[in-house]
Formats: sequence, C-alpha cells, structure tokens
Amino acid sequence: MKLTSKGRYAVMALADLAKFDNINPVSLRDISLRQGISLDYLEQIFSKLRKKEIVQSVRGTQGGYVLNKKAKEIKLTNIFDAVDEKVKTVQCKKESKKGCNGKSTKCLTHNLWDELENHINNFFEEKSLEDLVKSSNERRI
Amino acid sequence: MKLTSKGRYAVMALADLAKFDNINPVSLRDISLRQGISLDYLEQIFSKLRKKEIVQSVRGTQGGYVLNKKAKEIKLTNIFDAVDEKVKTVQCKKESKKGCNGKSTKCLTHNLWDELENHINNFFEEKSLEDLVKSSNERRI
DNA sequence: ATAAACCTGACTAAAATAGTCAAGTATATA
DNA sequence: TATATACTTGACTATTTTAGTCAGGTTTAT
Repeated sequence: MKLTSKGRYAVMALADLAKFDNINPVSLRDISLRQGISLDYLEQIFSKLRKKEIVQSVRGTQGGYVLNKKAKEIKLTNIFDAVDEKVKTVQCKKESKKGCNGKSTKCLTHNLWDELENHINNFFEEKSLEDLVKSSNERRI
Repeated sequence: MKLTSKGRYAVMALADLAKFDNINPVSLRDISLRQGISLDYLEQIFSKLRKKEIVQSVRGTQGGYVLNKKAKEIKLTNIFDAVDEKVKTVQCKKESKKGCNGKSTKCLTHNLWDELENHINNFFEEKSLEDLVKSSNERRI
C-alpha cells in the first residue's frame, strides 16, 4: 500500500498555496519551482482541484490560483477526494465470489477493511491545510 | 491510495488458517477453494510468510501449513511486512529535490506523511489474527 | 508406486502511474 | 494594441506495478 505522487503533490501544492496566499494569486510556475513538481502535471492536478471548488483560478498575466475557502476549512479528505485518491480497500459485493457475497458466508476479513478505511479517513478528516502550515511555521522558530 | 490484493489475500488466507488450525496442517488447496484465491498465487504468498516465520510448512500428502505462533501474537503489521506491503508515503531523503533535503528547507508536508504512516501502522500493530477470528465468530451467533 | 502437497523461478497481460506534448484561451500591462 | 504570462484541455506514452499463470520440480504419507 502506498500513497501516490498525485495525492502527495496535491497536498504539497496546496500547502504551498496556503502559505503564500496573501492577496495575490499564486502561479503554478512558482509552485512548480518551489516544490519541484512538473508544471504540466500541476496543471492536471489544479484542474481537478478547481472543479471541486477547492481553489479559484485567475487568468491572464499576474494570474494564478487562490484558495476558495479558508485553510481551516479545507480538510485533507477534500483534497484526496478531488484528485481521486480516496482510500479503497475491497469491494466484496462486486461479484459474488467465494467467501463473500454479503450474506451468511461473509468473508472473514470484510469488517477489517471497513475499519481500516474508517481509521485512515478519520485522519484525513481531522487534518486541515491550516494545521499543515501552522506546524511548518512552528518548526521554523 | 489502495490496498493491494496481495496484502488482502495474505490476511484472508491467514485468517482462514487460524480458524481451521487445530492439529492438522491446512492445505493451500483448501484455502484456495474456501477463499477463492488462485492456488499458484497463494503459493507465492505463503513462501514469503514462511520465510518470515509466520507459518510453518508440512510437506507431503496430508501436508499443509500451520501457524508458527499463536494467533494472538501475529499482528497484521507482521503480515503486511512479510508480503512487502508496508505503508510507504514519501522518501524525501532519496534525492535532494527542491524543498526537501532534510535540512532547513524541509518540505512543508514532510511531517504529515510521517504522522500518516504512524497512524496507519498503529492500526496494524494493534490488530492480531486472533481479533479477526474472534470477531468473525461473534458475528456468527 | 503414486498422488497429494509443498517449492521455485520465470514469464506475461493488463492496469495504473507519472508524467509529456500540443494547441489552445484569457487578460494585465507596457 | 501587441505581447508575455498564465490558465485550460485533451491526447498521448513510457515505465512500473499488479496479479496473476505456467512449468517444472521435491517431499512424504499411504
């Protein structure tokens, strides 16, 4: 099990955005340079973030992106969700495979995966962008 | 982020083994039939479990596998570890990329991934095979 | 003897990942 | 108004990972 770059990049980019988000929009080019992420790839990621209304775009020269909500209100779960990085464990019900068809022969570990999903998602739901930026500032002192 | 079949199968197979582990070894063929997992794939998985001393093999007719420790002592973390399914998030130190070389320009989210790893691993470290089998029995009543 | 079951390594099709590339459109500013 | 900056979109692709299969073994209870 691993976290993919897309999810990591999305969080890194937004943390960067949250940190430098004053009045002016932040360009992807700046984020690309600061975080070492390909500009083209960032564009794909921000396209998704915009569709889910996590960021707003400002076109033209001096344009860029701004957060669409307060950093406090943007939870990690929203970010991962936007870039299709939800935690998935099993889909037992898909086909009535041996040992798990949702009925009496429920698979031995069915509930385990549910628990695991909840456990991980709880983490993502508690953490906000603000938490990230704060803790990075604290470390700076 | 998703859990792979290899990890799931390992846990499912061991839960099955723990449940039917009396005196006689349990053959992979039985597990394969009960859990709907390819026999050949199970063999690959059990080869790893054996190398990490989670199970013991009994060769020959009437052979199979038995747990090498008590179900209570086998934690999920041991299982995932054995089949190379450890949770990995980032390896910032690998190359001194922009924004994270382990020094002052530590990447904004570095600590987040550490926290996440710990959070997930805690879950795996707390759960034992016995917990799985128990809860599946309780549900049966 | 022989069949059941473990054991090993090589191979592969399909999917996912991590991008690149190309061709735009919008707009602030000189 | 020319132009450079920056967003926008969609198609394409190389690489890696996953989830197995396949083909050959070896061991041992009966």
